[in-house]
Amino acid sequence: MTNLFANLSEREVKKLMQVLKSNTITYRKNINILSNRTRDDYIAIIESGSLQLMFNDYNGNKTIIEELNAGEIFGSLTYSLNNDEITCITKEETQITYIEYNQITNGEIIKNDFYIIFVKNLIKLLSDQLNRCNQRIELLTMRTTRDKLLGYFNHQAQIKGSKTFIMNITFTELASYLSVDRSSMTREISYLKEEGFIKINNKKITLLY
Amino acid sequence: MTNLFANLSEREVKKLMQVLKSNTITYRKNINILSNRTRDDYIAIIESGSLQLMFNDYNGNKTIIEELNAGEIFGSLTYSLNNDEITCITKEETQITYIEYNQITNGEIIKNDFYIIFVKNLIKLLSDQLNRCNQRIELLTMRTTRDKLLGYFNHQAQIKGSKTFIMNITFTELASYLSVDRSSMTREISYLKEEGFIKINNKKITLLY
DNA sequence: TGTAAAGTGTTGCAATTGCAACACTTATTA
DNA sequence: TAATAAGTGTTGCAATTGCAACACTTTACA
Repeated sequence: MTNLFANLSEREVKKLMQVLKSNTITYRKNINILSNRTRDDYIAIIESGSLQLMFNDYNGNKTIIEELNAGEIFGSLTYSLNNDEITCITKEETQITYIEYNQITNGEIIKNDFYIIFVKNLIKLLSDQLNRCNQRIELLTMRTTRDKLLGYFNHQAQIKGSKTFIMNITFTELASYLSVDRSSMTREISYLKEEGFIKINNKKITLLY
Repeated sequence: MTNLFANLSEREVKKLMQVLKSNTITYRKNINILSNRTRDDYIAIIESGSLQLMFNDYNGNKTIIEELNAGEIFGSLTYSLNNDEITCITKEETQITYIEYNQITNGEIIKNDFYIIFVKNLIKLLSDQLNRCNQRIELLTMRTTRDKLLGYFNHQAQIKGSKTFIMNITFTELASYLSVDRSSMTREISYLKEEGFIKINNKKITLLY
């Protein structure tokens, strides 16, 4: 169950979904899920699984814009999907719940006293997503790969509360997240190790500065 | 009056602000407005004026993360401001309304029937901000300055509904938005002109492809 | 209205980076 | 468990980019 339903009982969630006229779909791996929903005004909640939002540029290249995981929301509330340059692919079996945006304020739902909890959860989810986006923008606007790496490591250290922490994504994913070439990133990491800025043991990073 | 109060009468807005215990502050130009509010959980609405959110890196450089204009919101709902590497400076005289996040669902406010309009406006604002962020991420993740420029121009053409449109920011601001060196960007624009991709007359861009 | 500030365009040069092509290790799954 | 896919590390080379230092134009404002 995602954060959208935090502090709600199972019964309340059931009622909510019913009144919101939500529907849940389970997709197999590698399915393009935006195919026929691109122009609807809806909220999609990832109940389980994960997605990749990709941009197809003019010469056929595909760039990963972002990865979406269980608990996150997407849809028109988060991304203008009104062009066919964007595709959204399931990375694994993925369960998604759809809610039409206008249902959020329909006449019946606001009668329920737990409605305010739902709204607060939704605002929190959007807010969290926005925080993540801004955090990423902060890194993406840095000039060099070195700055991006150190920016990322610093932020992780801050979150984990320690100068030693475990990476919870692969280096390949990190390169994609920072939008740099993976091999160049590896090279820069080597330099950082040589120059004594960091120490790396498998997925364990230690900041030495 | 910002979008947060769309579809609300002046009387309702007044009531709302009162119940939300909001307060409005007017700042002069070049004021650091985050100085003593960084750890509060609040929403700030820019009533008028504009701001620059900046990142101060380890060697004292300042990078503009984003510009915030009238009608936009910021604060903990949009950005984790829990480090002192971020500063937020007024670009001109700027009026800001602060609302504590928890007031949004206080006992008194939910009694008002116009409350749901306010909530819907807030969700819309967050959603718009998120759309803008994701749009920018799409551009920032592009590999070359050329791709970023064409990506930006395409998006503008799509918004304006024409292959000819007027830039509503300066080229200097565009370079900052795309996070590339301004002079390098100008060089790339020259190449695009030479190669017949675009035509530029002052602020009027025409896409020739 | 005159002066300062901001924006624009250009170019040489060095540094960074992406790309490509490897070899090798670790996960995944049929 | 064997085979396939995904992830990691390295390196040469070329292309892109940032930086710096200009000159010039436009805008802001005292």
